[in-house]
Amino acid sequence: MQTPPMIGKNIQRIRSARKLTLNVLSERSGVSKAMLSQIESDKVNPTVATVWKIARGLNVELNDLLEADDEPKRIFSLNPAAEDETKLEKKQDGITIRVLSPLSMVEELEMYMVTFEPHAALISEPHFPGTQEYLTIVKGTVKVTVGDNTAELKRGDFLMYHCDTEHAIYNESNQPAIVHMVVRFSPDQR
Amino acid sequence: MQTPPMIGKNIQRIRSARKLTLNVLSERSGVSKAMLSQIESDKVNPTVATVWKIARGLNVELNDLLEADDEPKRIFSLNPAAEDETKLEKKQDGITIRVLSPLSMVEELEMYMVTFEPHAALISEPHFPGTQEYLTIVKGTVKVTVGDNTAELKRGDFLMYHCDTEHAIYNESNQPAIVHMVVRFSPDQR
DNA sequence: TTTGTAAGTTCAGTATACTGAACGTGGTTT
DNA sequence: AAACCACGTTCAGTATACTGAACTTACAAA
Repeated sequence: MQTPPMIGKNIQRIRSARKLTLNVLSERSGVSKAMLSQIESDKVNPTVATVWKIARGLNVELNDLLEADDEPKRIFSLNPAAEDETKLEKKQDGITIRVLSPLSMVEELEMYMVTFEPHAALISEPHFPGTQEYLTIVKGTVKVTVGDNTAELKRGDFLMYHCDTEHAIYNESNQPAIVHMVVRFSPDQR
Repeated sequence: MQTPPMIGKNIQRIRSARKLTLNVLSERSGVSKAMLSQIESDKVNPTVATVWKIARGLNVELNDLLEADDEPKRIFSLNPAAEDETKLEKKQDGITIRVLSPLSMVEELEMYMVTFEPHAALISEPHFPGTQEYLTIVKGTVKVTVGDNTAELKRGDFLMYHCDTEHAIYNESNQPAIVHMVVRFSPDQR
């Protein structure tokens, strides 16, 4: 980060998205209404402890208040342009799916970058037997259920599972989440 | 984060790893030596602006000072145990490679989680023609060179490239980096 | 030993983060 | 209209973050 963080704007953006008043946030966070008002309008340099209390009150990570408002994640290729320039993008119900894998490999392997808005979920029907999925959490936290099993994942975690039963990924938090996803089709089943 | 951050310990750890005195860090950051001393021994609640100046002086991200000392990234599997319990781990020259892919797929596809210590590099000879690599940056920043091309990547970025020429991944920063890496061998070449 | 230097700690003053209470401002009810 | 409420802003006091200077402590040179 090259410039000081815009804490005030971040707090105000999240607070108004939740439709919370200064009084309510003050009660939840233990920070006075007066201080919240001054922080939001950049009249003071709050202490880390104060910003941390506000983060707790808003139920977000401290980093979400300090980071610049989320730059979108970037997708690069050093391959010849024609080969994979066309990146599909599908968006619905708070889910954005960007197809990373070149079309040439579409039959054996697929790779996606999936963005989850707060409280969005991606629910999948069973695939062919032998199909596996590999998840890497790039941002935020998600809950994954595969049949009767459940895993809670946070940034940096990795999870693999067979997906021949119904499986789902939930973002139960109030902040966006990003998941890198590899789907491998079993060679002898396709 | 459920507990207030241990800023003092983080600063002292990084400062002593760099063998900087309080005087030097004070000059570089613009924060008084007295304040640095008190922050490191948790006698005060510093403002965000002060911690941000210190982060600049240490040449690290603000978040590196606020986060709890790095929890290792976790690798989960919801598969039957025997199938993929054995995770290889290779460590040398500041590089730790964890093999994610089950051994059953080792011939067509490999998946790794690679941790780079500060200033570590992973340099690879050319693979068979048609081989591709897919990187997702999980933590930190890295520089990737493939032949004459170069890309600067940060957390959340994705990069794909043919790796039939020499290619390398450098962590030029002072903080660790973690990269998720998929290597796909061209079916008609193996 | 004494002297010197380079490191971190403590001191005393000031700037300001933080608070509870008072104030303004717009919308609704009577 | 007046009275009320809900919301954000401003005020005045106090607690404390922050500073430069003084102080310690430890080790090296004489």
